[in-house]
Amino acid sequence: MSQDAAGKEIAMKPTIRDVANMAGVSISTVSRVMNAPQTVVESKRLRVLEAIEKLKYQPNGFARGLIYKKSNTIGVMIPDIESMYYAGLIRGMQDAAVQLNCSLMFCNTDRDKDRLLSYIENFYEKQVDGIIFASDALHPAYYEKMTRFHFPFVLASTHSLDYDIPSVDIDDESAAYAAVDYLAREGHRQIGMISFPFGAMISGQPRYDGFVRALRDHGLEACAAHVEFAEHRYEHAYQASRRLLEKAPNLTAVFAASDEFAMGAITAIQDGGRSVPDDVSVIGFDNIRMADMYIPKLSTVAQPVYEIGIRAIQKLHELITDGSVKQLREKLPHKLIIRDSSKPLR
Amino acid sequence: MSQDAAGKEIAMKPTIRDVANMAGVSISTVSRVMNAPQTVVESKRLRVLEAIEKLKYQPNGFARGLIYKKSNTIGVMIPDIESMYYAGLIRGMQDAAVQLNCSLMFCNTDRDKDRLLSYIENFYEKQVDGIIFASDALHPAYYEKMTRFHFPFVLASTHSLDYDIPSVDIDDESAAYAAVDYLAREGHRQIGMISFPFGAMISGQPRYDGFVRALRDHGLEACAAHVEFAEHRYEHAYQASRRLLEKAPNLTAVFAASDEFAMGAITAIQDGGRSVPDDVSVIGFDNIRMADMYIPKLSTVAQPVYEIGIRAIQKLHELITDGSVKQLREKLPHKLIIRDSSKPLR
DNA sequence: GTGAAAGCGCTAACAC
DNA sequence: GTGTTAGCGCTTTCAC
Repeated sequence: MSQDAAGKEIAMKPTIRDVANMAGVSISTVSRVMNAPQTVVESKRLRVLEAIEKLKYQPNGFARGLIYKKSNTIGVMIPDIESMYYAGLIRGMQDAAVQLNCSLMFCNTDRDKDRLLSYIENFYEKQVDGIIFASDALHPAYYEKMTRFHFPFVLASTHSLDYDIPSVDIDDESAAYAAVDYLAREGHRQIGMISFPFGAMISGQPRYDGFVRALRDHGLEACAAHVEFAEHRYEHAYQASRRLLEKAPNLTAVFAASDEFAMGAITAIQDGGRSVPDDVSVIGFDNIRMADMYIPKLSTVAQPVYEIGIRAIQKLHELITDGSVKQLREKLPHKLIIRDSSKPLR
Repeated sequence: MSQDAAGKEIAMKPTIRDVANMAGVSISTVSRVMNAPQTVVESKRLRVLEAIEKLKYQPNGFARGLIYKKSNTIGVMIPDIESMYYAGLIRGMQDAAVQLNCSLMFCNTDRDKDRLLSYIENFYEKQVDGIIFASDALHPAYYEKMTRFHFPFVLASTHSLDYDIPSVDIDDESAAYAAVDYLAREGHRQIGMISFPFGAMISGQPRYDGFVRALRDHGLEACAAHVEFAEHRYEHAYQASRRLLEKAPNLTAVFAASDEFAMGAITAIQDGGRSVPDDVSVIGFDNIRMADMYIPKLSTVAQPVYEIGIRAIQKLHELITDGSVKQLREKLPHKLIIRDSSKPLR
């Protein structure tokens, strides 16, 4: 332990030198017991270990980072931490990170472009080993900055067709198809959709496309016009649903691009004096934890968010260590889950 | 930019030396441009700035950290990232961190003691400047480890009576009192509660105490027995509510220790064939974002989570820079919000 | 006003 | 096997 002139212990972090002094060895020996224990004779090794224990010594990450040029830290960009969708994703990432012995640094971008850009710089200075970019569309400015800094990065729950960036998500088009196909098979002929705006989210267009394809397969092309767009949140979805209901009052089913949208739709439908699922069926998307707690329990297209989180971290790790990934665009399976917010049309 | 023997640019991060070379000055001058610009003559300063721009140079955080012994990073322990309660808290912390120009590193402890303890070591090695400890009870082992590492830390949305640790939260006892007092004033005479277990959450006991005090003030002592305990999640609250309803079938009101518990209670009540709020009123706690999206919209005791997040970070910053805080245990105001899950008893 | 040089805590040659 | 030493990239005296 460092001491001041009077010999009193002062509150300073012990360094490798303190350990070496206490154990009566050189600093390299201390370094060796930490990095290559078998090369040190047992007697000394034990003394060093004891000193480490007594001093509560932990190596300084800065010094190590300077040498290894690695921080064992991954930066994660989250568009909106208050969206329940990301909770599961984060949990998966964290568990994978623990496994790989690295830490995660999160940034809530609030979907703000400048904020995101400035976070990239921050990550750079902090020397993160790589970045996970969750869910939003990959803006060219982001891409440009990431590559300029030579950041390894992967997209989680989104992907890019413009650039060859490793990504992990699901097949949105066929997932949406599954939901709408189910509705049509169960007899619904008047189906509407609350969609993401196409530009902002990469999943906006494909989910709409899946909707339209299912419509077409069932001879329901006319319904393709029954679409309203909402930004990311419940409130927007609620308003969009009111517009949709006004535009197409005979709807018996609504496909929502997210569970939060489904909740907005359900509220709007009930506020309009009709009931879910008796009058109108609603199917959401994502299967957030809340889907099962809502009343009515949400029918939805489940995304394996936890697994997406896991795979995204593993993929980034692969990219960092190998310099490349085996599978560029990875698609995980979705699953249609029917609960209480939808039912067959008699 | 670093170059190899053949003179080709190689993908390596530029260092201060590269900038100095390009600008034709010494590295100290470059350093000065970044840390004390006014001490450098304009002509050189401009050249340096230009080189920095051209090289996309960013100082290495490791090297800086080694010198300043500061990472400008704060570690945050979150018990359960999937609990919606924390989303608002995190958002507040993040916004405050941006303001103070520091980064946040989150750890989802999953309420696992060993995991938390190991994260503390990880934070130590990463040289975080301080730690925010969110919401759980402060276990002696945590306290011991934190102080042993000389970590400045503050408690967010929890507090400790055993130790003098800076904290930011609300007055749970009087917040709970407010909810139950309201219920009693509105004519309810059979009131029950779904409570946290007392040990795990610091807010378990005081919320129950507030419940009992309100009961007493209205001559309803008998209701104090109408309590069931649930762990942290919806499912547990659902089961606890079923037990409660069985034990006290005449209840006309239930006070839940969290909004998620309130949802569990509402589902249980409806599954039992009664309606909320017509037969039974339910008041939750927290005012998570979902409270307003639920059907029925939740009456609840609102916590200023965002502000708690903000203040917690500011307080930790104060502790780090000043070595002490002005106000040890800070209580922010709560607010009773009546929506659609409760109504006066006719 | 500016450059040379020491040193932050650590690892990895390199001697012995 | 173990100690000595040269950096990693940066800031900061200290001369000039």
